[in-house]
Amino acid sequence: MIEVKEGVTASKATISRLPVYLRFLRDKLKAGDENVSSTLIAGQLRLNPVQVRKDLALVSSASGKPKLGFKIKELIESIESFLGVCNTHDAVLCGVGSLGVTLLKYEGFKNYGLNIVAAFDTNSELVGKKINGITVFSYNSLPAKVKRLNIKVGIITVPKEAAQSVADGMAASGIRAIWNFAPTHLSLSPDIAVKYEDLAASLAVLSKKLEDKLRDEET
Amino acid sequence: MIEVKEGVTASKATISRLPVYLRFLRDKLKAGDENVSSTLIAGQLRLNPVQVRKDLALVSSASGKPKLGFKIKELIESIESFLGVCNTHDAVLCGVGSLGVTLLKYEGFKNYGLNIVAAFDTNSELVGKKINGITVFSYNSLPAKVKRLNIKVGIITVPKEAAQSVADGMAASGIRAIWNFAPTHLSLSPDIAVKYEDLAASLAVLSKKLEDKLRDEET
DNA sequence: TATAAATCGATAATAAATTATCGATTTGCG
DNA sequence: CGCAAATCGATAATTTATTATCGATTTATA
Repeated sequence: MIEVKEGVTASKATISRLPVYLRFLRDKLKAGDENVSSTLIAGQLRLNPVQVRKDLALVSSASGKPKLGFKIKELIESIESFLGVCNTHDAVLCGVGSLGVTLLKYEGFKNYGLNIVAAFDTNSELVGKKINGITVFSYNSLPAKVKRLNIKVGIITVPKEAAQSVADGMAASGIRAIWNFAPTHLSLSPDIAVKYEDLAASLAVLSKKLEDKLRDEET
Repeated sequence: MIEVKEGVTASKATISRLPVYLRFLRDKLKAGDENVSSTLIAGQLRLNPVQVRKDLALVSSASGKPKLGFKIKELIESIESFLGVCNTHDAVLCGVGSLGVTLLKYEGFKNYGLNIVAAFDTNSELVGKKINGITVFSYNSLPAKVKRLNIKVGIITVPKEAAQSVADGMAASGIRAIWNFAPTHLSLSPDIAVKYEDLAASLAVLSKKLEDKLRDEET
């Protein structure tokens, strides 16, 4: 539950649907369309039209016209503004392994307001290298750098054994939001926002869905 | 909503918490503990104790003893059995780029019942290579291989432009569950289970949490 | 210009998920 | 041994999320 304005709140579920709408709308716009209806969005994205309208109404004052739908441009602007794509956050990444490199190379973050400005690793062989224009620094220099640049977002891609200590270090340096890709839980003060990126959990959901499909088939 | 047995269902939310419990319990067991209470789990994982008990009750017949809690071993066995860690699924991965390689190298899947048996790519320079023991085949050979091995799970790590066509190919070859890491939506028959791994959506949730923290601070 | 089809927005109904409450039970300790 | 503390399991209450309904509105078309 996240407060939008005076008592209005957006659920986590809504917020995670917004980037999906955004991507869809950008595609539609690129394809030359100008308008889009909630029915259409819902159909393509396998959602309920009412839900789509509710989500959109929450973040946008753009009103749809019957028979036509919404202006795509207006919706895009509203969602972007809501998601804060404009007010970008700088971030640091810690752990330049396979996954870390993948994230450093991923260009898509910029479209959603994240800008990775530095990477850190304990492996001295990596220090000084540049990946996709982002320099790898010694892990020791993390606190100083984070403080100096006043960075609020940290990405953890170290092995799980090291994750807690990295997280503590980040927190102590002033970081307020952590995106944790290490498969482990972190104990942190409630002041710190944490988002776990848990492949095992996703996989579990997919597996269960699959089991369902296969079971249904038998009957 | 996923059916467990005669009318009993486990929500998606519950299912995605199970791997988290599992990891936590394995850690506790390794640390030498024998029992654990719902209160303890909830405290560490920042959940509600009642919720923990409900989740556990759903997948386990192990009953907890007041003052002591549950036997860790029993819980682990129950969750593993529920998640089907035993009945492993074979899977193929398509798209041996940076992310694809990262996933191929990730050992953790085995702990959750996923076994990647082959990778595919259109880049002929990659074909024939082995990554973490998994051979990369030509994309053209995907249908034949999937059919022959009767594989039901596909992982998509190709660029978004190619994702739909890969998904169609997978579906046509008999794959029933797709784990999509490409940042795009897929149009597929409802027979196919799809799980989107959407970094933008995760990021959106984290960003919003952060905004909240920072805003609260000002007041 | 009248009419039909599509869609909106608002509200109501339903369904699902989370959290609170409470009596019963077990353990550990004085 | 008896009592206090902790925890369970079950049920109830609450909150949250999703879906259905319906009158009003707008556009396209005959």
